[in-house]
Amino acid sequence: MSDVARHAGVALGTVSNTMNNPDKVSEATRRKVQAAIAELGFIRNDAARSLATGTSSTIGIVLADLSNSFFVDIARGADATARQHGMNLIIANSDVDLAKQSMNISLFEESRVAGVLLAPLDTAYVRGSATLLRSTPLVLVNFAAESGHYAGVVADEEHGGYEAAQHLIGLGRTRLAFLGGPLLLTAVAQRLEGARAAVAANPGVTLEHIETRGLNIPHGRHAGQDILARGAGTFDGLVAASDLLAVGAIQILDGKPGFDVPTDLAVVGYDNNHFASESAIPVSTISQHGEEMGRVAAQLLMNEIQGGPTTIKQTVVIKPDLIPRRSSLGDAWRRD
Amino acid sequence: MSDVARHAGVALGTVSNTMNNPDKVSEATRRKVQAAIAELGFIRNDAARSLATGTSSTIGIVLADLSNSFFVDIARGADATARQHGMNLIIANSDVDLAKQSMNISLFEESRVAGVLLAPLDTAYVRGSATLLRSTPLVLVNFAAESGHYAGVVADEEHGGYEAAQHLIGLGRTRLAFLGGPLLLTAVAQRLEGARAAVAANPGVTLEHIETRGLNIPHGRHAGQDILARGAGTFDGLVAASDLLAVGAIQILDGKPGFDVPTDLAVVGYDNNHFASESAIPVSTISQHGEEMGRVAAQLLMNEIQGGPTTIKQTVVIKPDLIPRRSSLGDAWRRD
DNA sequence: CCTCACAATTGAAGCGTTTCATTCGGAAAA
DNA sequence: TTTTCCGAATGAAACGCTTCAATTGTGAGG
Repeated sequence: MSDVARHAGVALGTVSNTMNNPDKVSEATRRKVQAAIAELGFIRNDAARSLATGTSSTIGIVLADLSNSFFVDIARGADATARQHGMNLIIANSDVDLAKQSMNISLFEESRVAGVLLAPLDTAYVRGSATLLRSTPLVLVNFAAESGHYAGVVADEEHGGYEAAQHLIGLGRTRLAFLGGPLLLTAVAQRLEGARAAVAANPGVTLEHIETRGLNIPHGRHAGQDILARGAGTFDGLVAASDLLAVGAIQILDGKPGFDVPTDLAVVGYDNNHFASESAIPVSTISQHGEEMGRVAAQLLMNEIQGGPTTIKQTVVIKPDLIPRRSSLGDAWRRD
Repeated sequence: MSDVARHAGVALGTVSNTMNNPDKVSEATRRKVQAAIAELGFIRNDAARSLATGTSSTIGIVLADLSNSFFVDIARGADATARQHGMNLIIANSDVDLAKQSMNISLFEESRVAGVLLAPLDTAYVRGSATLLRSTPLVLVNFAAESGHYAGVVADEEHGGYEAAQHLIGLGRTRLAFLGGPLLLTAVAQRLEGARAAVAANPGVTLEHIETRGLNIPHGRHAGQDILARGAGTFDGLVAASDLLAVGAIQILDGKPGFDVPTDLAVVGYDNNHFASESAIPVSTISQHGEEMGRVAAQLLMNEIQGGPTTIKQTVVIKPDLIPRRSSLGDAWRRD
């Protein structure tokens, strides 16, 4: 920077001012300095900058799993509001690995980002440690902190489960199955709870829980085999705890006599993963609005960055919505 | 850090040494210092650190489109080798926006990352500016630099197109269509070229190019309508320039009389996007090995970081592979 | 008992910014 | 002419670390 100063014939502080407080510098000087900057190809050293100011205009987001489009949506939303506030977002992927998650968090902490967004694994990590970060503001996404330690944004899983079941019931289905597990995943348990609530509110409708060992396609196929073995007509509606489960089950069941989707068996998934609308039978699903969750989370983080540690740590709950598609509506469904 | 030093009863430099050159510090002192660090919850300030050293142990990757799983794979691979070298990877998403891409690059440059990986948009950006970065090492992924300005990793698109067509020909298909466009996307043009080469090598096989205006599902559906209009039997094999195109076309065509996939029409996509194996008719595809490309790119970057600017700027070409699935093999295909 | 060599430790200089008390210079007021 | 004022420009101090020349302490060798 002193090169620039010399080249423009001004003092060090003046160069700094033309970059950070342009109104404190006269028109003529500003131009000289900018010319010098351009000519020398000067690039400000962010390390020195944030060392001097003690702040940073970068926020970091730690994502549990980049290959899940839900998390990508969150990152997108966060990126949008961060940019609106003149801040930049950098992403770190934990790849469903607790150790990597910790590393990523300390990495951000060491690099003194202005704040951290954390979309964690559904495990004991957050629960366990009351304080993750000493002084860097932290907002949780898709995971509620205990007792207001951190601000956060969560989806109303129970409402989502309710909506899914209610949708099928509204279509006249009465023999429902809920596909999902393991139940120690709180999200799955809550979705099941919601589905049960919907069934309880509608006499004559039954719900059976078919527990799976995970939420991926193979688990869905496995469950599909079970349902197949139970015989045609056992169920006429299927609430899956993830789109992957739904797709797996559909792959096994659809086409088998008595298991046409959706004529014999209407299916609703969960998550609105990108491929849910792209599969050959587009899957009805519950959308978690990842982008909005990201946006809100980033906004909460901004508040905390500007407001200091006294800011109240609120948890925003976002209601998911049903997106009906062919797997439940059949030919009545029209693509937008 | 001086707090730590005082607390441990040692000098500033000693604290620094126990963190960076533990072998220069006696066992006893090291333990004292580490105790102090733990007790005070000290976190080293990376800004000061990299200001003092002039280096950084972080590399950045700028991705054209996070919602494309190919780019996510690249990030994964890069992350893996970066970690092996004790460096950390942070991701920035350009979201198919040239302005954001430039911002992200300068952001990394200002923060003095050790190096940058760039998986750019297929546009004039890289072509246009001979020098993107003044002094930060830069390696391109999925895009070749002109005349050795930058090291890079690219996929052999032509080979991929060849393999796709050859696969169909090997299955006895003779009336092929190539779905894809616009042709100003160099990747699409090269894939078409490869497919043509395969056809040329097999007398009696024909190939028609059906140009699309993009590579997404709706474009695939649109093309599917065209093919439908051409009548059953016009084509018996379809090479799509992307999995999305393939899926879109399949959604329109499969089930229509004379258009059963793969009996009447065998389909091969391109990219091995995650959903390609997850759709109801798993799509045969050409895999670009994104993870490997990311790994190799990161390795090239490491070489350049350690070797200085004199390192030769090689471009590594990675051959894509065919992954046959049901959309071409039919019932002969067995899931792994 | 004195030297020497060597490992452990020290502390000041320096990295490239921002910040802020000071200084400068010229126009308006007296 | 002298004084006052005020925007513009200055430059030294500080940010928290690494580095390295210098210092201290210790045991071996003479």
